[in-house]
Amino acid sequence: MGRAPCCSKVGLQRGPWTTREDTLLINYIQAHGEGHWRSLPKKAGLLRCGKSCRLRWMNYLRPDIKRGNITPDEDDLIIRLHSLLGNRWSLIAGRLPGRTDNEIKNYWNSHLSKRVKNNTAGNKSKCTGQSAGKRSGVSSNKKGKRNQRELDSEGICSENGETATKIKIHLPKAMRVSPSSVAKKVNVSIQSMIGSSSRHAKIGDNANWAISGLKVVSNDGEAWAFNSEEFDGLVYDHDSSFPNSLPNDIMLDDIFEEYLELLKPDDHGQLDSLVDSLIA
DNA sequence: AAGCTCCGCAACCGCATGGCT
DNA sequence: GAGCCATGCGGTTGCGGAGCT
Repeated sequence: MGRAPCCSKVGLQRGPWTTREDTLLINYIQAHGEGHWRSLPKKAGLLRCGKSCRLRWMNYLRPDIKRGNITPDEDDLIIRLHSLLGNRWSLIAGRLPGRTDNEIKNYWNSHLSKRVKNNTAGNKSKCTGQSAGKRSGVSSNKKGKRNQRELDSEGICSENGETATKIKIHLPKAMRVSPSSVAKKVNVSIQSMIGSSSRHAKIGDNANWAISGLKVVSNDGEAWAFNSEEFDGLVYDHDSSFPNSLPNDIMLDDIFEEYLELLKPDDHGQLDSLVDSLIA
């Protein structure tokens, strides 16, 4: 049943990585670069599956990873982006320089979800005049493991105490996008565009892409337009080397504003109908 | 001090997707 | 178009440490 494992488990090391394994992986990647994960362990002398190597590198060993506590600004941005994007950890991570999707996911599950939930409960009682009651506790199953699905159906309250329905974006699952695929397919979704902001997106080597409305523009001016007149005001610039190259003067608030821009109330109808038509 | 529970986080797993042949 | 491979994503697991009794 199910799919065969990505790699044979026979003779492979599992569990926590040792410093020796880390060193081998770092040295190999420094010498040969990322990629070819399947063959990498053998070449690097590691008894790990490629997937494990990739994960270790992406989530822990990459030099650009920012270690340490999540700052209040980051914290705030995560909450707000999550309210817009849901559990699209890679998208959220793509907007937090040096942070990984795994880290953000863990942080959300262990810290923010509780806070958001408590705020919701607190504000709800304020909004409706009812006691937070049963909602005040964070539900948790054995060993504190929470069912992810419990965490995703919250409303949020505005500061003035009104209950605001959480902005839901009904988009297809995140997908990788490349210039060629965008060019080839008119059936490109808004999510593809947003997805291209992810550090995981394959934009092409040394290319800077900008999305203006439904228009993809490369450095050299090459562009594909998709009904862009319907999306005036939706401007999204992307630097493929993001997040490393993210200028320091870009405030996290600006990042959030970018997303809000994508969700202007006036555009909702158009967005929804467009997305529906694209998915159909 | 010992045992227990809770929590955080690294790692694993299955599935989705794109690219190539 | 089908089949395979490589990679990416999100959900889940389980270890180890901290805190509590």
